[in-house]
Amino acid sequence: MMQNRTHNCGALRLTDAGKSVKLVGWMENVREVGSNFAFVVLRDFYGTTQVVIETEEMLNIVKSVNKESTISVEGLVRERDSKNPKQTTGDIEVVPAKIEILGRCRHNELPFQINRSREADENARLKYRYLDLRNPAVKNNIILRCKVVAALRKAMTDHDFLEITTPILTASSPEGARDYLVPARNHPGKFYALPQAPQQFKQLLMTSGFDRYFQIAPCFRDEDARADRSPGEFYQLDMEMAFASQDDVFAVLEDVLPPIFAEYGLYHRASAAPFVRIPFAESMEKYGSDKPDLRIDLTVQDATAALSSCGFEPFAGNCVKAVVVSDFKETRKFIDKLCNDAEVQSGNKAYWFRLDEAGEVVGGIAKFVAPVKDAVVSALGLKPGDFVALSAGKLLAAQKTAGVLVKMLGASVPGHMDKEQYSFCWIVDFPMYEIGDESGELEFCHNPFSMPSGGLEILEQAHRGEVDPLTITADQYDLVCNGVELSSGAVRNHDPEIMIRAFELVRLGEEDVKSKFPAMYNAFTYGAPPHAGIAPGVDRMVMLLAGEDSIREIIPFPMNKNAQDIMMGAPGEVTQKQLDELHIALVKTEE
RNA sequence: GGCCCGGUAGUUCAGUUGGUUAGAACGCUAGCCUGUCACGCUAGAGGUCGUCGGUUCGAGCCCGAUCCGGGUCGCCA
Repeated sequence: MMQNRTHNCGALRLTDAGKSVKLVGWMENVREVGSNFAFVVLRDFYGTTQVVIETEEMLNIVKSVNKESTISVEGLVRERDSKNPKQTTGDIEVVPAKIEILGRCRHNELPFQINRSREADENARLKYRYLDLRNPAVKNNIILRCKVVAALRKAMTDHDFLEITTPILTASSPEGARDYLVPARNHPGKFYALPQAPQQFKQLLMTSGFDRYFQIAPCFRDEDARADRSPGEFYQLDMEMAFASQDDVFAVLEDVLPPIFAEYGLYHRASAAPFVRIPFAESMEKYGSDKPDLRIDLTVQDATAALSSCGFEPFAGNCVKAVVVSDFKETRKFIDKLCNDAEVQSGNKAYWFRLDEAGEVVGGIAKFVAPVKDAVVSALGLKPGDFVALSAGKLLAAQKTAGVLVKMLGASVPGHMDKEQYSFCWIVDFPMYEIGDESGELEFCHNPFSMPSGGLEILEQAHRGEVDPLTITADQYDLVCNGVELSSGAVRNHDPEIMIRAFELVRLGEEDVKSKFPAMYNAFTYGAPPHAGIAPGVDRMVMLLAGEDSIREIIPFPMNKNAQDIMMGAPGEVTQKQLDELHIALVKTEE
C-alpha cells in the first residue's frame, strides 16, 4: 500500500497513462450515469482529477460519504474515451483499486455551494471562511496576495532595503486614529497600544543609521470600515530612506511597483516611470479629488461665475462645478440613477441639464440655466449634444461632488475610460495647515512629522506675518493608482528647531513636541539624517491587482464591517480571572 | 453617530392595488440512466416571510419600533 500521494490533482497527463498512482483530496462531485457507473471529481490545492467508478464496491464507498469529504484514491491512470479539453487533467482518469475515507464531511448540506460561494451571503461566507476558501476563485486571490508580497519583498531587498520588524506592543500615540489598547498586567492602570503604523520606529531606525528600511507591517486602527478599508488591521509596505529626498522615494517605487503590477495584475499594463505629478490644489480643482483616476478623460470645470446667480437656489452664493460629457446618449433613467448614486456617495446633491441637437438648454434645471445660456455655453465651451452634471456648495464640497460625478460618468458612459491599465500618479504639495472645522483656528492638515516646503525660513516668514500659513505646503505626497489612494508619504521633519517652530504656528510649543513624541524628539537632538519614506497599502494593492471591489476578497480571514470575526467570535467575553489579573472592572452601560 | 439599500426554503432570488394551499433555480433525498464533466430524466422533502407591536374581515406586502448585514457621510495624523 502506498503511504503518500504520488501526484497532486492537477498533475496527471496523457503520458502518465498506465501508471499506478495515489491521489488525495476533497470529493467535489459525484456524477452517476448508470448502475454501478459514476464519475467522481477529486479536488486538491492544485486542481481536479476525474475518478471513474465501475464497480458496485467502489460506488458503495463513494456513496457512503457526503461531498466535500476527503478521500484517498489508489489506482491506475487510464486514457479517457471522451476527453475534456477544458480540464488540464482532462485527457486521463483514474480507475481506483482502493478508496479510503480520510475526513468525513458530516453535513450533506453546506452553508453554501463551494463553487458558487462568491454569490453567497457575506455573513455566511465569513462564518464559514474555511469553506469559502475551498472555492478556487476565492483561494486564488489569497495565492495572488502571497505572490505579490513575495515579489515586493524581493524587489525591496534588491534595492538594498533591510526588512526590520518593529514592536506590536507599543505606546499609544496622541494623534491620528483611535488606538487599540492592551492592558498591562504588571502595570495596573497602564496600557500598551497596537501601532497605527511603525512611523516613529522607522524614523528612529533612520536616526540609528540604518540607511534603507522596509517592512510588510501590520497596522492597527480602531476606525470604521469601508469597502476598500478593512476595520481594525491592515498591512503596509512601510519604507524609509536616510539622506533622501522626495525624488529618491519616488524613484524607488516607480522602479518597484510597475513590473509587479504588470506581472500580477488583472491588466498587464502599468504606468512607466516617472509617474505624473499633480499638485494637491490642481487635483482638487481639475479632478474634484485628491485621488484622481487618470484612466478617465473627463475633468471638472468651474461654473461659479456663470451659474451662481442664475436664480437656482442651491447655487446662490456657492461654488458651482460642472462635468461636461459630449455626445451624450444616455437615458433619463441613467441620469436619475447617476444623480442619486452621486448623492449617496458624496453626501451632496447633483444637478444636470443638457444641450439638445438644436443647442437648446433642456432637462434637469434647464429652467434656471436657459436665461443665462450664452454665459454658460461660453464658460464651459458647450456644444449641442453635451450633457452637464453640476454640483454646488462650499468649494471643497462642490469639488468633491464633482469628483464623484467624474468617476461615475467615466465608468458608465462609453468612451471616456481606458480601463485595462494601472495608471499611477503622485499628488504633491499638500497644504501643511488648515483652519479646523470645530476650532476655527489654524491646525495641522495631515501629520506634523512632514517637513514644510521651504523649511525653517518659510516658518519664520509665517511667524513674522509675511506669509499666510495656509499657503505653506508640506513635502508630503500620496501615491494614487486608478483612483485609489495607495499610500501617503513625506520628507520628514528631522530638525527639532523646525519642529518646534512648526508647532508654534498652531499655538503649541517645545513641551508639546516633547510630550507627544518623546523618543523621536530626543533622538533628533543627537544628530538625525534628513529622511523620507512612504507606506503603500498592501491590501489595496492586491485589491487593484485582483480587480476586486471589496477588501474582504483579498484578506484570508477578514472581519465584518463592525470589526467582528464571526468565525472565531472576536471580540469575545473573557473570564473574571483574566479581568482581575488585568485590574479591569467592567461597568454596566446605561441604556 | 447620520443617511441609503437589503433581510422570504440549505443557498441565490421572484412574489402584481393587501385576498384561496407563498413560487423558481441550484442544493438535498429516492428512483431511472454505461462516457459524464454545470450530466440528464422522474418524484419527493424542505418556510416562525429577521423580531415585536399596530392598521385591517384579511398582512410576505401598509405603518411604528427593534435586531442583523452591506454601502456611504462623519472618522481614517
